Amino acid sequence: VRSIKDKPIAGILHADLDAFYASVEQRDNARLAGKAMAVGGSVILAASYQARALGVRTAMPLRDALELCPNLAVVPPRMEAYSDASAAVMDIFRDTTPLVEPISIDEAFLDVSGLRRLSGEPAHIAQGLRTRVASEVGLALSVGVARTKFLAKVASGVAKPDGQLVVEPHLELEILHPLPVQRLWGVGPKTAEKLAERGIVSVADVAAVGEAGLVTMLGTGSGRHLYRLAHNLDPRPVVTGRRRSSIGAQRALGSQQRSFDEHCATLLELVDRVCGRLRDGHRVGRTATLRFRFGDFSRDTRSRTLGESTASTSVFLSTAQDLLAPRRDEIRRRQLTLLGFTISNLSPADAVQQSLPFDARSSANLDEALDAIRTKHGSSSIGRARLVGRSNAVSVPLLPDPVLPL
DNA sequence: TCTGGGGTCCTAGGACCC
DNA sequence: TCTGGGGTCCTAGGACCC
Repeated sequence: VRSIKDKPIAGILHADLDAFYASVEQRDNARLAGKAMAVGGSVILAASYQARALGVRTAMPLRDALELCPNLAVVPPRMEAYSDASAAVMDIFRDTTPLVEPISIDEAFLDVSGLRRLSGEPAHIAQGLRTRVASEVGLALSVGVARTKFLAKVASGVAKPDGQLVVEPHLELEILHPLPVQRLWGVGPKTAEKLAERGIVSVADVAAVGEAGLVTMLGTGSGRHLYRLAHNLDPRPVVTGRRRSSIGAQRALGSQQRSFDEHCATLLELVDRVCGRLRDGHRVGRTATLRFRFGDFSRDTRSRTLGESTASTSVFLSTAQDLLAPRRDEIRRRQLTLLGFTISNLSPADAVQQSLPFDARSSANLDEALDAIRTKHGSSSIGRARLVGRSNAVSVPLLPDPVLPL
């Protein structure tokens, strides 16, 4: 970990696509361009700037949004179009510097502090990124530049829409301290409320409290974290090559009463979708988590860790069913309104060597033996199998799990 | 405000191991 | 007899982010 002292110059970029989902839709559909529009269903996922001007916000129920803006055009999400656009933008980032850390589908940190001789000042690089993203992908990008990740993110927020802002090192505290506490990473409604009870509403207020005081109020983890951010101590480097650590899917069920069998069918869909994504990414996982939300909006989770990693739909399905079954009565009583399934504890599929019980002596050759193994174990296997002969051994990939028939 | 669909990180207790 | 000190893993829950 490098300290801030080693980096006297603002060289971290936070690049953030503006109103991402909505902008992709406006780009692809001339009738939506320049209009108050949003992406979503019963809830707004993203709103164009024209809609935001009328008060439409992310996570707002559609009904409320239409009240504010009766002419609001609403289109359903097209996740694939967004991932494609995101990938194209991230490619432009990586073409600029190898030090790219994507943090969500529409945001990334870039470290360009070592590129001064090669590519010029960070502000110049930021301008170049914005021009390329506009011309090659057709989207508006805002960029913040600072010495630290946190300030770079604050700066990109201030620069929006379609702008850029460099935080010069001598102006850091001037920008930081007047901000409301909610702007600090990790401060949500609960923490903001706890702080407000003690009269702490701005970052300057937080900075005025000692570290010990913050730790007493919020616990060791968040207390220290907030203390550091408020004093502009954020030595986190830009990290490349991070991989997702969990993959999940969930389904809101509305207020309609459903049978247990219907819940089982939903669960199968979720498990199969998640396992399919796992296999597509050549990963395997070991921990299954079921997430419940009930009519009174309380939440609950149940998880189980398997003895070995897999991406098999059938293995995870039976695990998930084991977690669901004991709650059958409770689910009816408390009115299940959301069901989620997540796999964590992930590792690369190639790292898994399974030992499968099989006697290949009756097979004439390798292909035949493999076919037989896949027939016998294919529905629950991913990774590689190692076949040991008299004088040599081969390691072969196993087939991914087929989609289970309903 | 009656609420979508993806994620991350932290905490804390208990089981278990040496 | 009622008890050290260190560690890992698992489960459940909470808060937060986009």
